[in-house]
Amino acid sequence: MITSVFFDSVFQVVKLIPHGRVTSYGAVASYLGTKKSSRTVGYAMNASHSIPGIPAHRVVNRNGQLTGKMHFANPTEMEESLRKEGIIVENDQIVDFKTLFWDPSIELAI
DNA sequence: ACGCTGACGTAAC
DNA sequence: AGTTACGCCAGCG
Repeated sequence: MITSVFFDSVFQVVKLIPHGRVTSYGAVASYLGTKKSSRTVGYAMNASHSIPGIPAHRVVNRNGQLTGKMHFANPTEMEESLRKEGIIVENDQIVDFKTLFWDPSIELAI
């Protein structure tokens, strides 16, 4: 149930994240034009539980830390999903995060 | 109805 | 250079 365009926009971008890539809340927020609302982006992910097809595990904070893994059904699910896509996660942190980082404002470049 | 909190990030001190 | 405070939007107490 989408109640606001902001949430919808976030979901749209997250769904566009390529397989084996990750992005950050701030990147999505910046792409939407409101970089200060990065917090709300994370909150939108919380609402993504109701919407299938939202790879919330591919969205981490700007440090590449899996800060939101505890919000999944199982805390290990996020890490497992990332590893299955070829992303190495160590100590709740993505290895080579800057290399795997997928910036919508650059990749989509619109 | 009012206020606090929360998967973050940036600015200011 | 490290720490503290604030902004953002929506959900919940």
